[in-house]
This record gives sequence, structure tokens and C-alpha cells, in this order.
Amino acid sequence: MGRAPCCDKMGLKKGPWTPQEDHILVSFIKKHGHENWRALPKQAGLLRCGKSCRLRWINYLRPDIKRGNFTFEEEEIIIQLHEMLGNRWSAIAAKLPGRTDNEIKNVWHTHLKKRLNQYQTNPGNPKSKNKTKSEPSITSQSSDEVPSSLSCEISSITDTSDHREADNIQAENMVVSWECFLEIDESFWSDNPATPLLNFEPVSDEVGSFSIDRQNVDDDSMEFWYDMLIKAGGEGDFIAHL
DNA sequence: AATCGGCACAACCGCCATGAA
DNA sequence: GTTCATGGCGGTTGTGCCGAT
Repeated sequence: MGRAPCCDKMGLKKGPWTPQEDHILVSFIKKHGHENWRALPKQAGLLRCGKSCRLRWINYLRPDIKRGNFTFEEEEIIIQLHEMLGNRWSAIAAKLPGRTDNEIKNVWHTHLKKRLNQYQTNPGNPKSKNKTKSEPSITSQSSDEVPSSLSCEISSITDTSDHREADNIQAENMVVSWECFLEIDESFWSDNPATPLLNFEPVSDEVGSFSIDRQNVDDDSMEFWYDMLIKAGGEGDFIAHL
């Protein structure tokens, strides 16, 4: 009921698009727009179904498509949005101008899922990612010493939640408390191998605190946990107080 | 040089939502 | 209210490329 017949049943072409077909499609859309995808291939003289034309245009031929590799910032945005939105690729794509849901889906399955697994299964290891200006950083006020205590300052809020805070508690151990409206699945805490290092005190899925014993946690793990906090809550810089 | 396996990505498939008739 | 056409979305597949053996 209501479903259009499949392309091959109508004797239409499938498979990779040729440059000639691309040219025909682009020229037609530039001239006439794409008000009716189903009628378009017939009017343009293409032996393709409307669905195929639409996909080709949206994922490849649109003039505002950004070609080339994803930047590190884009990948980080995808990871964060995926945590919030799940596999809603079109919603994620809407936040990344010039990128398509298909492209994001591909990059997720080929790169980012793996990277995320590495973070979670190996939090103590140095991350392979490159540092960028916009990333949170751990800084020590004395250049070559390991900080003995840390405070976390949340300087801004990046999502639409209108109420979120993270407080500083400066002590021997780092203690971070947060309050946000992102759902944090219970399994997140139990599945994470570094959890035993934490003194985790949940009040609810959304509110709680954890402390990290600096004696048992190296800098890379500290950074990992700070990243996790960023993903759950906000953004800012770690500042070490020696 | 040939083969194999993994990766990357374009394209397809099937389902759902929506709106018009 | 029902049926149908269409667009949109997420999952999956097909295929070419490239490095390892």
C-alpha cells in the first residue's frame, strides 16, 4: 500500500552514477528545481527512480556540500551529538553545515565508534587524538610538575539545557559535581573500567558527584575523565593548583 | 605478481510520517 | 476515515582501493 514500485521492477537503472547522469541531474535541478522527485527523472530524461535522484543530489551533488575529510572538531561534535541524540543522523547532520547524514553515518561506523571504544576500554592510555585550541586542556601552573590537585571550571554551556552547573572543589583529590539534563545511563558507570578509581555518588541519573583520588590516577586518566565530564556537561579548562 | 582482508564510501532497501485525494 | 503518493530516515550492502602477506 502506498509504496512506489522498486526501480528494477520498472526497468530503471541502479548502481553508481555516471558523470553524464550527474550533469543531467544538476542541470535540470538548476533550471527547474526539485519540487517533485518522482516526476523529475522522467522530465530530466534520466533512467533513474526519483528516490535515487534525490539521494544523489542530497548526498553528492548539492552545491553546498563540504567535500573532504572531517576535521577533528567536526568528529568531536559528532561524538558529542551522538551521545545526546543517538543514531539520529539527520539531526546530527543539521548541526554540521555541508555534511550529510549519510556521510556522518559512514564516518561514525568507520572511525568514531572505534575511537570511542578505545577511550572507554583504555582510559589510562594516552589518546591518539591531536590537541586543538578549542579542546579542554589540563594545564599545570608550574610547567613540569604533576598537579597535586585540580579544579574544574565550567565556563559555558553548549547545548540547549537551560540549567546546568559544575562546581569546583579544590582539595587533595579532585571532586567534581554536576547537574545537567542529559541522561547518563547507569551502565555508563558500571561498564567503564576506570570506575573503581572513582568515588561515585549519584543522586540521580542527572545529578551527582564523583571524586578522583590523584594518587591512583595518572594524568591521562584524569584527562579521560575530564573529557567524559565535558561530554556529560559542559566545557572549560582544567586548571592545576599546586 | 597474485591473493586476501579490511576499510571507506556511495548507493540501495525497507519502513515510517505526512499530506492530498 | 481510508487509501495512496511522496519524501525522509536509518540500516545495510556492494564495490573499489590499498596495504599486508
